[in-house]
Amino acid sequence: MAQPNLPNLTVQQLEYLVAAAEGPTRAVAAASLGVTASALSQGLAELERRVGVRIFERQGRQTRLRPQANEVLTHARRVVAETRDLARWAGMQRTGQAGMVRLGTIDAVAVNHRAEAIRRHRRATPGLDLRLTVAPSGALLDSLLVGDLDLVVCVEPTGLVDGLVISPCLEELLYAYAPSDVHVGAPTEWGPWVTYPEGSHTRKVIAAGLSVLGAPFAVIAESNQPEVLREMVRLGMGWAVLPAAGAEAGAEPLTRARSRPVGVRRLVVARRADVVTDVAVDNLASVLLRG
Amino acid sequence: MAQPNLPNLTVQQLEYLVAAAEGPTRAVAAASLGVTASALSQGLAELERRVGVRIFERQGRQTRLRPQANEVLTHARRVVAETRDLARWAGMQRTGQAGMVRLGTIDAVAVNHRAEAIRRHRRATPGLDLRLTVAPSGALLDSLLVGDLDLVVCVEPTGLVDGLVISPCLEELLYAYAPSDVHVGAPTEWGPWVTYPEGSHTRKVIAAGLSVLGAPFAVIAESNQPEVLREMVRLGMGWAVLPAAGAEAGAEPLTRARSRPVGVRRLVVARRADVVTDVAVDNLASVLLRG
DNA sequence: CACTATACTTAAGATTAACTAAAGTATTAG
DNA sequence: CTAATACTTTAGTTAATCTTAAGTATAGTG
Repeated sequence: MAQPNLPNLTVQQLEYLVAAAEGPTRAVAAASLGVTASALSQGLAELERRVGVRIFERQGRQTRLRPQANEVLTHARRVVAETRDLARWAGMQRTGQAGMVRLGTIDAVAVNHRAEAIRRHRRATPGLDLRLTVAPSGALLDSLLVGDLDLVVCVEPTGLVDGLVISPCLEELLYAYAPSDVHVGAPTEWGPWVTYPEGSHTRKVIAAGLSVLGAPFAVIAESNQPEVLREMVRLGMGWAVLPAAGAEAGAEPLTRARSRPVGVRRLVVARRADVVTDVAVDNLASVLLRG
Repeated sequence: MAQPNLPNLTVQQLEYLVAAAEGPTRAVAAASLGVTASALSQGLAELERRVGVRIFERQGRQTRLRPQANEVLTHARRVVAETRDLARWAGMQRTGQAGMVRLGTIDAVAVNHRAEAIRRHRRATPGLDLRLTVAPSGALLDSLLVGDLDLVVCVEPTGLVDGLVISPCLEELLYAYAPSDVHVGAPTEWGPWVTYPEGSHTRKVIAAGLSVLGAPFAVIAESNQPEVLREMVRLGMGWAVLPAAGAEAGAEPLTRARSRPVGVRRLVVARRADVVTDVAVDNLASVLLRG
């Protein structure tokens, strides 16, 4: 489309021009750039040739800028400044202080286990655009695979997921909680249950744990939110198996029906395998793994 | 020396990046630049190396821009546009006064309001290479910002556009037109409508005007060309709100459904703010403002 | 009027960058 | 599976840029 061949000016040539305009003599300008006067002279001659307009003129034994040079000089200053900005941005990008990370976690991680770590990391890297999505584990892993998220903390998926790198992060003990007015008998008498919806990773862990204890698993209500499940137990709707952090927080914590846990929920940090290493993501991942 | 040596980017490398971002594939981009795909590939690899940030990634057999590339791409577009300005200035400097102006207008301006003014100006300055692009307002402003156009006459954008200088040019009254066989009742009975596509500046003006009148705005067909909309009304497909100049021209002019206008479309002359003053553009701009 | 320091420029040779053409590597489409 | 597509890599050539060293012109000094 637009074919009027542009002059192939280099940032270096523009730097030469800026330095030559600022220094009292070219020798000084050359020294401040760390090149020889000869290099500066040749570089400026080439710049003038490419722009195609006489920019310099001899006055005595000095070479001075002609009035026409002001347009070129303005252009040079602008491009040099813009390139400096770009270089600074690139430096921050390399060290992970800038950029964007789309983090997804289950609610227990964002609300309890890593809330403080995320807040600290956000304060420590103000240039970082950190976006947090809270959703169930399955949805998070789907988004990660599709590329809508960069980093996920969720319940360990059953079996290997192709294309993901998964690192163990922490383990949550799951306890059974009964409504306050109910007698806790043998596990065979437990229930009915309020729990996570069909398809939830945590529900699989709960079902397996209850099965080992010989407890029936009759589900009468479902929710993805542990706070909602906790309230259902408090209202006497049924029993629940929940991570202690969620069940025993707030003004009226639930009390465990049994001191030993029903199961263990293993939380992991996941990221795409094929993706180019991004320092910002690496940094956040290590913060989340450390706690 | 507080100088963290700047990357020696060349205008050519930045042009490569812009072309690569705009072309569907690198092969196409390379051809549009008149170089081989290999040259483009090597040039972009060198650019990436100098910036020091990964900006490309393979996706299937294509190489795509990573999100990080946007910063670099913005920089590239800006520097390329600035260099184009500089080159044009240099050309005028060399040739004395002749130059090139790339004018963009919406169709009503080129066809009706300023057709004669443009013809006169072309005759008056035979040395001027005046290029006219007719397109919708949004596309014109995009081209202007990118540097593909020097001067634009379009519908006034909503809100300030950064980097542009905008001067009011003229106002067009927009009237409602009904198919000839339709009874014109109260505005609440008007429609359905044929109008400009979603996103069009003019459409926003029309929608606001109809809303004030209490007329429903059910759209059954769209076109960017007022002639096409006029023909649709003539064929009885629906109602339209159009500038009088477009609707009431030709052999069979439409007649207004209501003598008072539905809205006002304000046309403006726009140009980039950062550009070096170009006498040729200045002259044309004042011709267009005067009429 | 030399004599010399200053301020650049030009020349020569080495290094580096950038191009084309051709071969290589995945990936997708039939 | 084969062919086509989309890039990248390699090899070899040409162009640009650097340094050192020599050249030119000017200004100040005795």
